[in-house]
Amino acid sequence: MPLDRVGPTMARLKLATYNGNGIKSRLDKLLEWLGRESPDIVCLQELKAEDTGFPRKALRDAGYGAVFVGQKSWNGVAILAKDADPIEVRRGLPGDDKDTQGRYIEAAVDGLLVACLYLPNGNPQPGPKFDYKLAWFERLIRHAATLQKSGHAVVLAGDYNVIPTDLDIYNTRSWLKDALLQPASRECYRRLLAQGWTDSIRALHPDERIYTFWDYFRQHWEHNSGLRIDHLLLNETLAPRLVSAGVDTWVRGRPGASDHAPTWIVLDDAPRKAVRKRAPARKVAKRAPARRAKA
DNA sequence: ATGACTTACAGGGTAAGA
Repeated sequence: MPLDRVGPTMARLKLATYNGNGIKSRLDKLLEWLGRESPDIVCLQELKAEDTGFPRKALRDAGYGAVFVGQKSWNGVAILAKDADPIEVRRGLPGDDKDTQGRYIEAAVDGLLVACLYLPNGNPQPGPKFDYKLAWFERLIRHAATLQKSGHAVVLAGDYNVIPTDLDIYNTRSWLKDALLQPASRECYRRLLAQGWTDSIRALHPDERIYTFWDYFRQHWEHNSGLRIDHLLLNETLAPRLVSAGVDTWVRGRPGASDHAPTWIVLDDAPRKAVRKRAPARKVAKRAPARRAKA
């Protein structure tokens, strides 16, 4: 029985973030992953497609509703929901009206507030791209503070382009000048967490080397020389529901795969530790019962 | 080591990624 479908009284959600590196050119791999892993909610980054090029119908045929921010050639983010239509509540990060890059979208799905983000890479540094990264990060920190306090169950999921600590990289030697592990980048991430966000993977696997990205160079995938840069952050309302977290590394091993792998969490329907009355039954009209065969 | 790989856009070679 699938982990995320253990019965009506223990309904669970699997939520994933995946930088697919081009949704048009790798649609077959996205659909294969959706079919095999059946995530309930998916945050996608680097669509590299305009709105008109977004494969809405193919995803619909696979059972997923979607909201997205397209952009020609680069960036682009989307939120998918199985057997449901995400309700978009925000597109674009507040704080700079002149920023037109497609890097942020927010939607309500399954009782969660889901923020999907694609933080700027920032290379080369120093330089204007790194300045943009840090400025974007500051806007995220400001906005995240309001989300943290909102009382909603919130997840901030996406490609953060930050290696939080040296445990999150195979070896720092050839990355010391890279924007992904600059002290300024890491300090922003630390300040974000300090608002009370839980880094899901690290909370459940405090000492393990877990990677979500392996670059195309020098056989880094073959040698498992990876980075952990895709993160799922839970606010204090949602964190008690965290059950498990991991990375679907098999996707990275596919021929022609994205350089990232889908990174996921499973959330319980009700808080695991908190002593409180059961939440009222969820409205599950559109949610089909377990129906897939294990791939 | 302005590197290596890979994509989008275009229809060659540049920009961008991380």
